[in-house]
Amino acid sequence: MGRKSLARERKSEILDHFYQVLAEEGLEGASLAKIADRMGVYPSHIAHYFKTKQDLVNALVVRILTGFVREVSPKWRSVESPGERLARMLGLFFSPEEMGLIDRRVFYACFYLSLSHDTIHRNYQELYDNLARLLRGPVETCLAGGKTGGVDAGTVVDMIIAVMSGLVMNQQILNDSPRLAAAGRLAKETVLGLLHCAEAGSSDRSGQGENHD
Amino acid sequence: MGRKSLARERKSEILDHFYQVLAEEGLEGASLAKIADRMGVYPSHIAHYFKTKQDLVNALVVRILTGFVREVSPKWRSVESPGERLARMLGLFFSPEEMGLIDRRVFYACFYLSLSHDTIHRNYQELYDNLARLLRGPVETCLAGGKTGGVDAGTVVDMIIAVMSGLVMNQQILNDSPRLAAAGRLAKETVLGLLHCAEAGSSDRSGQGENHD
Amino acid sequence: MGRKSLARERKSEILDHFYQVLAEEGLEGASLAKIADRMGVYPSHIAHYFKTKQDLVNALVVRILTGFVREVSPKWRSVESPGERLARMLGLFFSPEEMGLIDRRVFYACFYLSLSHDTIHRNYQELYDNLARLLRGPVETCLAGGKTGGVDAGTVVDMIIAVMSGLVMNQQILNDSPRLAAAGRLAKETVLGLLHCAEAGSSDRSGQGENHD
Amino acid sequence: MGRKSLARERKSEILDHFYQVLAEEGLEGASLAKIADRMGVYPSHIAHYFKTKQDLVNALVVRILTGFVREVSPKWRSVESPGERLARMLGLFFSPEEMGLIDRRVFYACFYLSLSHDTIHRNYQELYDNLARLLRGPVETCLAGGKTGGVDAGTVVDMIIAVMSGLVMNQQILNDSPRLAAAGRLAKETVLGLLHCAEAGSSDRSGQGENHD
DNA sequence: GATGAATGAGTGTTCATTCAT
DNA sequence: GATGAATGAACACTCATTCAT
Repeated sequence: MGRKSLARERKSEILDHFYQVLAEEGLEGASLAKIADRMGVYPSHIAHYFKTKQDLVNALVVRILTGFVREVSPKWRSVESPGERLARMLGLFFSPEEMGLIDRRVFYACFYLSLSHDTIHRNYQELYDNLARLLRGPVETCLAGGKTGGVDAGTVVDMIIAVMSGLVMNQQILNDSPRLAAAGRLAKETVLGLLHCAEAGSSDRSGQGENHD
Repeated sequence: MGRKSLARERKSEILDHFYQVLAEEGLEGASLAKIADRMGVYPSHIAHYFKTKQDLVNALVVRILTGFVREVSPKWRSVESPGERLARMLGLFFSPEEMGLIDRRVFYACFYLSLSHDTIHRNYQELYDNLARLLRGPVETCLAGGKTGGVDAGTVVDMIIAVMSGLVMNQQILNDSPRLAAAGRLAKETVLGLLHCAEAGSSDRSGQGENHD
Repeated sequence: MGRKSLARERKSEILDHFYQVLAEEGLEGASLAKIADRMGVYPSHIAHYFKTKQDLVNALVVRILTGFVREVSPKWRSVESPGERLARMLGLFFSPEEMGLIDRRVFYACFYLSLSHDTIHRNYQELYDNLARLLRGPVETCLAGGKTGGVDAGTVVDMIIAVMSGLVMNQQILNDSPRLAAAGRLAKETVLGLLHCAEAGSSDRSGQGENHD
Repeated sequence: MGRKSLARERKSEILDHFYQVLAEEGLEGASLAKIADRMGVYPSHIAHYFKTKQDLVNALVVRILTGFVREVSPKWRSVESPGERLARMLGLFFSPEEMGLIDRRVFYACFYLSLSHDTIHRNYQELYDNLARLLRGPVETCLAGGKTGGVDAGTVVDMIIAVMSGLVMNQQILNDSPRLAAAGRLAKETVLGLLHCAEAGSSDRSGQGENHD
């Protein structure tokens, strides 16, 4: 009774190619025609699955942002201690290279589009919220255990995410990984120090070594 | 000089309108035709002064980035003490609202273009270098005066700029000024604390008040 | 018969929706996709019942034109006297509002298509012939009874249909029903007078009242 | 100072070709690409002179409708006597062949578009008003001279225009010129008779001859 | 019988640019 | 210096249709 629906697979294929074109040719070059060309189909094929280009873009944004969280989350799941877990998270978030899960062209293209398109904007807000949620637990635990007074966990989390965002962005500008990796490590130590976590409790705040015993 | 200044004026007019269109309609909408329309001239008028659209974009990038540094620099010139000066700078850099000198749409449009265009990329690198140069002096002085060991001034500067970039970017995502202002204040206190500067020397690191004592 | 009637029903449903789309969106908007959309089916569903779009259009033309004659015919069936019957017919035909049985957008869309498509053209010819046939009897009787010489019944009929067509068309242009209703009444009186029919035999040819004593 | 404006001529050329394509290929076939093709230019050439296709259509409607009045008006200018003038006008208006100044495909395409587009609709209203104005004078004079009572000049004019419109439309359907010419002549005699004009005062209302002495 | 994938041509429009005046 | 005509390609999108399931 009717033909089997290939929609899910076809949509995925299209998004794959869209991602690729966007990464290689940028926003201006990511036309439906180009995507179709790569796939060896007609533009109308894409229209069959995504009614408008905006739909296609929206779908891509959802895919990369949820994909990002999905891929990054399990990386510290094994760590039990909140302090160590936070250290692991910051080591990841503050390391621009490890943040390269999404192609920069694609990520910033979508981010740029979020300035104009509410739907996309909300996806970025969700990403932010998801990251904040991941961080909040460990941060709160650390704060509770320490003698620090008056520091709000949410504010710390916001600061952490700001550092993460900024490091990635500056990595694009500077294109100097070791230098930004150093800044990332310093930021990690500083934040952990602020929270008086065990790992950062060492009096020597060299900030230059990933594992400074 | 009559001739030359006329061309300069015309170019400036064109850039003004380009900025405006870019701010209002985004990258996709910022066509030569639209700019020309607003000016009440033909696209060829623009071509007369900027051979290609790329030239026009390059000129805009130069204008906004150098303009940014020019406008932001004098704001702490009156402050003599390095510690206070640094505090002033961070108060400014870490306050997303004060960073709104350039329209976000324009700034991120240009930033996005820097991913593909070397000339623009170099302009952003220069901006980075300029900001780093402004920060380096005070940071070095503070570090020298303090008992902190092993912290590299350049790394601190990179971290500061990362925080700044991230706060602005997240302000776009969150659209919650008080929240990010708090994160900015916390970041400022933390950085100053790291450098053992006078202002941040207070034992109470509340981080919630611009002037907390 | 189960099968057949099912196909007939489906065809009818499709034609219903086609009519509706044509009325609301005009010729340009009446695409198979739009019709299918409204029905909640795929365009291929329509193709299943009407091999080509032209077939669909042809079917619609047949439906509306035969439907028109079917609906309009019984309206004077009860009237016996040829003179009165003719008066009744003209009262109907020359009243643009009563002629609104077919949506104007649909009627003129089909009429326009008749300029290019022979099949449709023939349907309009048939409509014309049907109307002429309906009028011919009463007109001939009236002519025979009067003392008028040299007036051909067929020519009178053609003239009547011309007036009818023109009134409907001008109703679209003027959009002023009372005014055209007046013109219709005058035309009716004039035609009846020409034929020396009883009803119009009054010396006072005011032409302004439906029933002027 | 700048290039000479060829706008007027170019626009006219474009409209010429548009008219031609519309006449030959109908509404569906009258695409900008086809027009451009015939002219040996790019579609963008047309866009340079008519911002949208609607503009182009509007311009064509204005051109054909005003052109129609302009061409038809002088045909009775030499006739002084109101009765004869009216006779001449009706002889023209009620002769479908003489009304063929505008290609039927073009005329009815535009008429059809008037159902949806207000601007075009207004142009048809203007055409109607212009025709009504031309007829009103002679009709009023005839009415004043005759002993007819209670007939409104405006209503007569509306009726005349209805007959004219209907004859043209039916000519399209019947495609039988002599037959409709006869209906036209009968209508002419009838109308003139209604007005008790001199020419139609003859007792013999044969209605079959243009000049029945 | 009915669904849905896929085609291939076509739409109006906009683009950056070049050329002629 | 400035205007405006003209180019040629590209854009997102819609179309009627066919084919496979």
